[in-house]
Amino acid sequence: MAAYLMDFDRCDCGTIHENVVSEVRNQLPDEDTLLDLAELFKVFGDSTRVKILSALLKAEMCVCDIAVLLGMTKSSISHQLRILKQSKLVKCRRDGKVVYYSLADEHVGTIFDQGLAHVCEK
Amino acid sequence: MAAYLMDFDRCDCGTIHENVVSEVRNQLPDEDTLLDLAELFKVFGDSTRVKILSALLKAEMCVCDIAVLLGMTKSSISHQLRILKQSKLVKCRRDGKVVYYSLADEHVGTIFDQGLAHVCEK
DNA sequence: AATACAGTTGAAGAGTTGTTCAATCGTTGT
DNA sequence: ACAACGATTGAACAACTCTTCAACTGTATT
Repeated sequence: MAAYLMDFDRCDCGTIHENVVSEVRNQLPDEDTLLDLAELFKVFGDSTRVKILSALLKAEMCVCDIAVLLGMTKSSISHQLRILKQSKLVKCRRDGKVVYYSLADEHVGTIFDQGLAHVCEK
Repeated sequence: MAAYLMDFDRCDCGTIHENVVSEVRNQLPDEDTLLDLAELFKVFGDSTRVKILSALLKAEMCVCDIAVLLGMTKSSISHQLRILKQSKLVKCRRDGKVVYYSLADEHVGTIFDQGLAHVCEK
């Protein structure tokens, strides 16, 4: 049983619906998976990175192109690209002095579409 | 044209691939949409909120139940539920002293599934 | 070898965020 | 009216994050 499922120490109340809690407890993904999931969404949860991913959804681009497109410095773009790369959301290839970035995951489009569906409705 | 598309002030380089940049610029969603999208993913980008949403994906629950399930205080859960409610991801109903929370959006499941697909592969 | 340029990196500072704590609200039961 | 309890709220603090700045790497050109 995952650690957080036994951690009642910080809880300041008793269970009202025992059956519901134990039922949900059995169905939940393990904590590591949920932590990874939160980490992934945290990467999506920054406007600069969202813009970068939106751009790469359309075309492969180099750091300078992205910087011009978003009106930001190469440095800040590069920092964000590193984070996106660590999350395996983008990949890069070097051609001479220029480093081209592109999407590394086919799920990005789907996740964005679902997010947009939520944002745009009502 | 959106403001960020004209904001070259902070950019410290010239465009290398003008055609790519202008093409992508035309295809990008407007900035407000992308900001909303980032805000939405920011809500998903916290482990406590991910756990709460995962739980509510399985069953309607009250604040105490969630607090017991996650081993956290009612206060912290309540704070996070407020954020989830502001984002229209959860809704609540009061029955006497107890407030029951449930998912307000059918997209949550899809977004989670896609996120899990990314996290779990490789 | 020297310069130029695309890109990366680390440190620093301002801003943001999540939990804790204490006080309070709202409803129920006595 | 009062106590009990589930839930909410605001302030405060520690932890984290993003951009900036300066220095640096790697590649190509002269």
